[in-house]
Amino acid sequence: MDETYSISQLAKEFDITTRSIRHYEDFGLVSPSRKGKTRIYDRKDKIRLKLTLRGKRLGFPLAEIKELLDMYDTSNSNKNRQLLATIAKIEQKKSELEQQLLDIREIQDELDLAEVRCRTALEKNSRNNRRKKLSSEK
Amino acid sequence: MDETYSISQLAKEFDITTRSIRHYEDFGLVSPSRKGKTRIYDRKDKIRLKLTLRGKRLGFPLAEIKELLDMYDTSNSNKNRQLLATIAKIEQKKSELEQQLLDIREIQDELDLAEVRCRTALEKNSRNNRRKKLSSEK
DNA sequence: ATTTACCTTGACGTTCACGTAAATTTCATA
DNA sequence: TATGAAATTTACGTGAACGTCAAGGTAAAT
Repeated sequence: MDETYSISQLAKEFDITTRSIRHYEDFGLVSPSRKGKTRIYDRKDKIRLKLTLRGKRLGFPLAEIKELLDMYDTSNSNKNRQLLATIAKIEQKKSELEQQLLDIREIQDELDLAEVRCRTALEKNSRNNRRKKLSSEK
Repeated sequence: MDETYSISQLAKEFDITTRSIRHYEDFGLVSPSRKGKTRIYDRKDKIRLKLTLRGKRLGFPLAEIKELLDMYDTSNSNKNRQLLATIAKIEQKKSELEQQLLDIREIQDELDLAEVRCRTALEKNSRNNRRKKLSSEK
């Protein structure tokens, strides 16, 4: 009794719309089997959906996410030329991710600074307010 | 003689189009001064442009990038309620970035695995090829 | 048998982030 | 001052990623 899911179950679980899931199917990101016309998703589909959303959070277009999924897929029984091309793509993705890592670290640093500035301004304000309050309370 | 730049200089330097830069201006991401009708960009504009592109690489929409820029901006001389709201936003961004970091690490791991699988398949193929070649060379 | 709830396939609409073309205008320089 | 390169505004076009009807099919529950 292998785990299967309806489209709306997955939609709910991942907090996306069924429309999105069908859209991903148009791109070959998931390919559920059918019972009649109704889509039946299994564990593998669910994993691919999870990976799809992960790619999305990083701003990858769906077409690139498909490339990533295909790389990740063991069923990549292709010939040497294909394999070399695939490795090149993987290297490419990896360096893009490296860049994103750097970007994130720098933004984090800046946000940390921004937060400190905010908190400093807050404290200054509340000191001023205490002073004003005291002087008006005489 | 403070450094200034024309729109096309910046476009060339960051490898984007002038159209994009003007588009960013529509969103308040940069706000160059004018000499007549011609835009003049200074060091601050250049920094904001750089930060904009960094945000873009991470898939942030321009509207959110503006929020980030405003947070980063010292000129945020706002009152307590505003400051608290800003800090909340910063915390929000920071946790989004944390999530992105996790996503990136996981994708990197998977790409590493994918690459190993590819290289393994490659080696297997070339062993097969050597074998075939030998047997056909008799 | 009918309601209820979910599923299906079109197909047009929308937002975002620009592209692109057209028709000036501005500006350095010869 | 003329001229050619670069800048301007206006405005319509585009691809991606869905949203949003519309018009029904299917299946279990009442």
